[in-house]
Amino acid sequence: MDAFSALADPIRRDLLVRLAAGPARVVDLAGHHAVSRPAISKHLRLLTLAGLTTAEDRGRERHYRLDRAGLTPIQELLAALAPAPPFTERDLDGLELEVRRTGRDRRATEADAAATIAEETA
Amino acid sequence: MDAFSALADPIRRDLLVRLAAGPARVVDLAGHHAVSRPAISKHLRLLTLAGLTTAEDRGRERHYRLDRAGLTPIQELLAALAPAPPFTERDLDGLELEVRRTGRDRRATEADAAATIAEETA
DNA sequence: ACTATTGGTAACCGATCGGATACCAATAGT
DNA sequence: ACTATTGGTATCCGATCGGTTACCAATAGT
Repeated sequence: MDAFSALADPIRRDLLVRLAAGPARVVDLAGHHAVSRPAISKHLRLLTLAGLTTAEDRGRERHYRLDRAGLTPIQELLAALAPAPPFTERDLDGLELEVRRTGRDRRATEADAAATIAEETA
Repeated sequence: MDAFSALADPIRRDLLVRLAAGPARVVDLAGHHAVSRPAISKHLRLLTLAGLTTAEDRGRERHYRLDRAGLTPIQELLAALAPAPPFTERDLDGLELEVRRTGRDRRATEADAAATIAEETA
């Protein structure tokens, strides 16, 4: 089972979103869905085969964890289909935060775009 | 049919990648696959229902085109599962190109991360 | 020791999927 | 007008999918 087919089911997508908040046991995950526990078990096994989750046995419990590395095939397809612009507004916001964190006192001319981005508002 | 299920089939993914290079007719797309032409037709109809492609009739031909807007559900899921860092190396590369394009003569100290990024190598 | 909890597996079922073949409609070329 | 090209639709088929119930193994709690 590949990652794409794994994402095709809405229950499996929901499981992944829940696991994004942290590891969880099967019963906890099953509690949020109308389907039976074995059905959730099957979904989790499938997600693990797809490389999207990992499982760790802790006593009688099994803790499932999101494995973000399994998402790369999807990210690669999106990159092939939706070529990203040089940088986005999001990137600029992130950059500004980073500069605010690492920056020191410096001056910038308004003619310089990069300096304007980096300028501290304080 | 939702976008996730649409991406679950490798032939459909290949069709989308080919359409990313520009619109194409059914026969052209079918020529690259071992399956029959009606099978390709079905895939294309499904992709259109999923909002991933659009079709335009031109005489007896039908031109299919990639509709990138249909990718947003997938992008949103990825964003929910793989929270992006403040900025990535990719962003820095893009930023550097942009600064090289708009930047003027300016000096930068090596203690300033943003300035280092923006520094022109020339 | 007994019991409850956790969770995987097996067997089965109906629905859906992906494919083929056969057929038809419409446009283009001669 | 005839013919070729393009492409959708219909019908059927086997395989897979997602779900259930029933069952079993193992650990934890008393």
